[in-house]
Amino acid sequence: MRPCYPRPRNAEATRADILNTARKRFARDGYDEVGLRDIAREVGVDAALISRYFGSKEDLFLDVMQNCDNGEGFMLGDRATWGRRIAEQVMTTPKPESKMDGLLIMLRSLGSAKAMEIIGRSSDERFFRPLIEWMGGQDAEVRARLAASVVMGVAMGKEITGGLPLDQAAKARFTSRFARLLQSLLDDEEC
Amino acid sequence: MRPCYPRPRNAEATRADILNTARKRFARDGYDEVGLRDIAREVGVDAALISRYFGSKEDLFLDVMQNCDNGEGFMLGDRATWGRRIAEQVMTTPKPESKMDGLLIMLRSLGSAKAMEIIGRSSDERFFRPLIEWMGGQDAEVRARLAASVVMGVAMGKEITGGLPLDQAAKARFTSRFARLLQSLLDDEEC
DNA sequence: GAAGGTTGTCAACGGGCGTTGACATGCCCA
DNA sequence: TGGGCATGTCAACGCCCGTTGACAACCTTC
Repeated sequence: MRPCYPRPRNAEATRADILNTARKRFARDGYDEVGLRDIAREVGVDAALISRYFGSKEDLFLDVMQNCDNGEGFMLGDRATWGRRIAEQVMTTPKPESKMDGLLIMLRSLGSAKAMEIIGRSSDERFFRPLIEWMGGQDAEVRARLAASVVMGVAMGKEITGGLPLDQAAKARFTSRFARLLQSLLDDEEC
Repeated sequence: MRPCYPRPRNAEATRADILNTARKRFARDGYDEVGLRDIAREVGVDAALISRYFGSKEDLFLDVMQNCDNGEGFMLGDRATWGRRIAEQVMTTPKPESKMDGLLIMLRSLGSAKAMEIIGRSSDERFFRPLIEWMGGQDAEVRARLAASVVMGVAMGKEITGGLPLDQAAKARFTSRFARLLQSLLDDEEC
């Protein structure tokens, strides 16, 4: 995992390495379950360096949250196929380097009070508000928050059951219905 | 909080006290963030006693999960108003002694690998399977899992944003649409 | 009223955590 | 070539955790 001895002396690159690794680990294991020593080992660096570069673990987490994809990709492409695109993305999310890190980190850090405080702040401005604006129409806020809830819920369900215990065909039907549900939240503005 | 000195010597009652307090704390703070000493202090007992009564923290957690409401209440009452009932219950969930502890514990323990392993096991048999059976009809499993996802998602959304930043009226519309969505998953069996 | 099991407390353990200050090492510039 | 800053390591600190074994207090039973 660490082929290069000694580590090249390049503060900027090292900082970036730490940030990327931290993002990956927070997405995989959640705030509480990842230690600075874990991240440091994976980067190939001493844990003390992280504290020095980022101040504290909380500051590192904040930095990660601000530099990761918070779902901006949700707001690209054809509106007519939006539901299906999102549904498929959520259902397939392979490993935590896809464009869903923000969602995964939230999911797995729900238990940590300190992490939640940070998440609550950054998710609103960087995820909810843009989504609301993008959806538009009547009651955009209600529809957007409900859509976001549905997405998070499905992701969480996968989490809990270990990837949804459904056979191939059922999973396809699940995805379809999931997609239909999202699309109706985008299109159907009434009530 | 602990008015009675010394604690009455009653193993059964003490055990029950520990179990109840643990349930409450796990629901409020999640597996990782609650220490045995926290629970013990609240019960008015020494932490060592918990280890002796339940073996380990994991065993205690398992015991809690098996003795708490995992959403059985979801499957009572008139099917025609099911969506609204659930939606309102989720939206109002006041404090963690309501009948939603199972859900709250799941939510807040998502970050802990050890807790998740236990949750995954017990939630399937005690929540998903009964719900699937109760919903019935075509593709019951797909619809049930999607409904459960939606419920969890909304609960999680409340969690993240600190209780949904919507005004009274918007919250009512959110609840309505949420209810409608659930009801359609119960009634509309196609696809 | 003493014996013995039950119930609970206490102190300590080993280990992991985030963080800190002192120290080593490489690099650049005068 | 040598001083000084940038980069990274190391050892240690204090804290909290779950868990353990020895001990104290109480209750029951003979």
